Amino acid sequence: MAKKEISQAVIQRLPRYYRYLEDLMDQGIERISSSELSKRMKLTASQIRQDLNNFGGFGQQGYGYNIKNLHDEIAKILNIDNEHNMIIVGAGHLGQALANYTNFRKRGFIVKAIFDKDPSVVGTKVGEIEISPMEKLDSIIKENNIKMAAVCIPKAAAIKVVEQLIDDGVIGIWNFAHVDLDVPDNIVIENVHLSESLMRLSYRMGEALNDIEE
Amino acid sequence: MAKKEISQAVIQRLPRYYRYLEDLMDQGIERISSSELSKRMKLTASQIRQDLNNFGGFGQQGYGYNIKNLHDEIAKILNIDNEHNMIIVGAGHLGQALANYTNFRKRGFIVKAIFDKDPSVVGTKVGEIEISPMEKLDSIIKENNIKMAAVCIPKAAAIKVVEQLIDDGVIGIWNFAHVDLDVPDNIVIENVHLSESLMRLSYRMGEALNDIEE
DNA sequence: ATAGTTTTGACATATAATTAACAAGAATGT
DNA sequence: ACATTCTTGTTAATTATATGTCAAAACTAT
Repeated sequence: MAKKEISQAVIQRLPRYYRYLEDLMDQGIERISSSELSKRMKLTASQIRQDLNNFGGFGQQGYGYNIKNLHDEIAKILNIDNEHNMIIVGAGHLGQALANYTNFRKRGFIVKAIFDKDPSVVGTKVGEIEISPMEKLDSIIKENNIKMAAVCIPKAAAIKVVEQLIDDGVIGIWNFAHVDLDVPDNIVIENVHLSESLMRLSYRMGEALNDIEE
Repeated sequence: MAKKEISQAVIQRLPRYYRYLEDLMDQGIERISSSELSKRMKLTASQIRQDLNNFGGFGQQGYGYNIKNLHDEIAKILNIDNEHNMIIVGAGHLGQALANYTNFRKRGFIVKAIFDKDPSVVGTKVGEIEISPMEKLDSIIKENNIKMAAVCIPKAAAIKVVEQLIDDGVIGIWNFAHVDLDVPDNIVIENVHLSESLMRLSYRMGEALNDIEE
């Protein structure tokens, strides 16, 4: 079976569908049409139908989509229908923010360990998790079969640490360092470049102000 | 003069160009060709030239681009060639992480105040900044002519607070809450939906594993 | 000075993503 | 039971984005 290539644009939107479906479930709504969903999400109905049809025909003519069903299907597609152990490297404010993010646990992402190189914080606790020294990276990754790591350390350190993570068996990296990591093809990097996000905001604010002046 | 509409794809890439140019400057390199930059950034040279030409002809035939000059031009485009006062709403770990981010200050984003509704943290300090009570939002925004706010509070609270921010004169919102804010056309929202980013990582890790199995 | 090389900016082409259109299937109301 | 209304999944058309090409300009070496 030839697997159809899913476009980046679709992958980008998928988690947002999931979020909206979750909200609809919380509101106790059972079914929704692409047209109604399109109004809420500010997309076209056509785009929603086409996006979902990349993965299968989850809807029914004259009825729409069953919310619970579609929610579960998207969870499977996103690979969040089972639990993932993860680690966080860097126990600064950002690392701690991620560690305390209860929403992640709800989605099945379980933080097994947090690492920091600063001896003065090693041994202290973040929530229920004790901060481990960097020397234990290797053993903890292997013992817990960790495949995913959040990297919240400065860029120079990140480059080296990521090499080690990959050596130890990590295949997915959530990168908060301001650098584009160079990794083998089979390794997945998801970048969160906050300063780039802030610059985009700044750009668009400039545009908005120009529009008013003209 | 008819202003050319800049495509979203270009805006998305602009801060990344800026980051690479900054790195090149730090390395003491003076000039670069689109072809050389394309290798470093893993783009096509054609795309780089076309992107930059949206804003003007910054290069020179036979020479390439002057890094310092291009860096400064992009700073102007991104509206980061001057200082921006901003505030942070929510002094949880994420709010504190942003407040402590020295890189932001380097780019001209100056955190003037941090707000939290929890009376037990109001008055304590984050770095050099004292946490203010939510009641002071209005007065501090107006006194400091604040146009930009980072919102790091839960979604239910975020919806109401953002309304108030806009009333008080904020026009750009850096939104970390898991909700799509409904705002007037002249207000700019930049969303950072971390849990969606994590789900994309999860999806792509699933794909990567499938590829190996096949 | 001159010849050869480099490299841009513009334009033309190709690819990707979004929107529109509609036949066919399923629900609803009478 | 039947007609009407919805609403999907699919295909076609449109729009947006990315890539390829090349003449003209500027640099470099001699």
